[in-house]
Amino acid sequence: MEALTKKQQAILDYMRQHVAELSYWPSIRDIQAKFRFASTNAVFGHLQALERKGVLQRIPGAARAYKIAPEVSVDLAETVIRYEGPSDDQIVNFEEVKFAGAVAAGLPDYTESSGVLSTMQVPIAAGSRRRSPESFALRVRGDSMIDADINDGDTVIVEPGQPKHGDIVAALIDGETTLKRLIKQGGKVFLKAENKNYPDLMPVNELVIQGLAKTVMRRI
Amino acid sequence: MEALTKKQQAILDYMRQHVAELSYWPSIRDIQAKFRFASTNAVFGHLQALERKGVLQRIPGAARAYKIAPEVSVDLAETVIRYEGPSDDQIVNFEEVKFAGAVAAGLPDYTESSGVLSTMQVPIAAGSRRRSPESFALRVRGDSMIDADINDGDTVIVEPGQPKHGDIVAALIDGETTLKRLIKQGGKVFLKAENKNYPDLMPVNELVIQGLAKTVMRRI
DNA sequence: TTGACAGGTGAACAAATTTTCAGAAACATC
DNA sequence: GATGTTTCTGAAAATTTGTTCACCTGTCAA
Repeated sequence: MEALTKKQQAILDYMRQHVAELSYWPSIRDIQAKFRFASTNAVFGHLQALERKGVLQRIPGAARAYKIAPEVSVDLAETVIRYEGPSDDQIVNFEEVKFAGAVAAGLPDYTESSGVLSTMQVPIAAGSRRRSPESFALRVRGDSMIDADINDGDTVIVEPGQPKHGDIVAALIDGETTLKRLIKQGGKVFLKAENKNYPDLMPVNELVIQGLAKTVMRRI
Repeated sequence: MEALTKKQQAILDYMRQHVAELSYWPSIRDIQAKFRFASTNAVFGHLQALERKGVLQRIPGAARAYKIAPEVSVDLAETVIRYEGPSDDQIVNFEEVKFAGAVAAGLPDYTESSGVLSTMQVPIAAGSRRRSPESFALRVRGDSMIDADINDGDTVIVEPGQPKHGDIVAALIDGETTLKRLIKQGGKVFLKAENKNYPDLMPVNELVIQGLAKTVMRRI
């Protein structure tokens, strides 16, 4: 997928935020006002670009009507990615967990428009040593992902899957499982901690991915 | 709250379905075509009625722009706390896991009561043990609990238990399951939405508690 | 230097959409 | 039967909104 420019990303973000907050899409003039453009055509061009790049779908002629296209997977060309499960002592026993499961929420167009509901595996250890060989849960230590709203003490459910740009992955670094966001930039792959106080990008050549963090659980 | 007529309910349902499927609101003309009205004014009247009854909010002049109206507060005198599970039609049963369609955290969502629930699939890992049948999961709608970091789209696990001051409870208000923080103050019981933009305290006379929100789950 | 391209201005146009006005039929309630 | 409410028709007005056209300004690579 072609990368978005800064402005395009900003506009996309604004649209997302608008629809999340107000429950309806902004008009072109709303966006124009927000970014202080002197012409609606500035917005129009950006929307066209966003559509051409496949992240947005406009409904021709209709006002305030958009869809967000399904995520496009990124090919991770240079980097070797290997799958490997976490060591046993890092796995949180699910025996006491009452329930784990959720659908992809938020904007309906991600999954529901295509009629495909996302499914997830819910591993429940049930006292025995038996657990799902694919999915597992990790208890989060530290604050390296606080900007992604994943905090110390939270539990993350990790599932197998093809890692895409922007995904939060459980990666094996120095023998330990850590959560990082996967960034693909110019054919290279980086890992990024979601905390301003941490070094931004971490280039990697060989990467052991244990899975994709798909669900965060928090005890109240 | 004034009751809706059949047609009004149907139109509301259609609008809800439309926005869930296409991710944007229908225009008046879309509704007109759907119900085969000969005039846009038929729809217009219904929308006005829906707004007057407080279940829908229109944005004057804006196309395809609606909101769900703010919640109606209850106002009574002596508080009785009763336990009661969610009504059966609110719950979708998946093997051992009950998943109720959604909680209206802030805004009453009529479609839940009409039984139109988006279904989800939660495959349970083999060998899982039977859980407490009183626990169930709810998907959160609305933003009335954002200050407690419970956001629209999150899933909340509700368990039975004795509600204490400060607990987040799933309470039945106007036939809808809603999330609120329980406040005991001077022998009185209040419900509080965790959002500065919402009215602070909501005195209740009779309170039906469905359980305590113990876990928040978020899909990434 | 040239050309392609992202980004922008300014004005105008056409379509989509809401809104208003003036009625009328159906239906329950008193 | 009178009355009021809900539901609807038909047309038109007003407004919002997407779209198009002509043209300008940088940047960057060939």
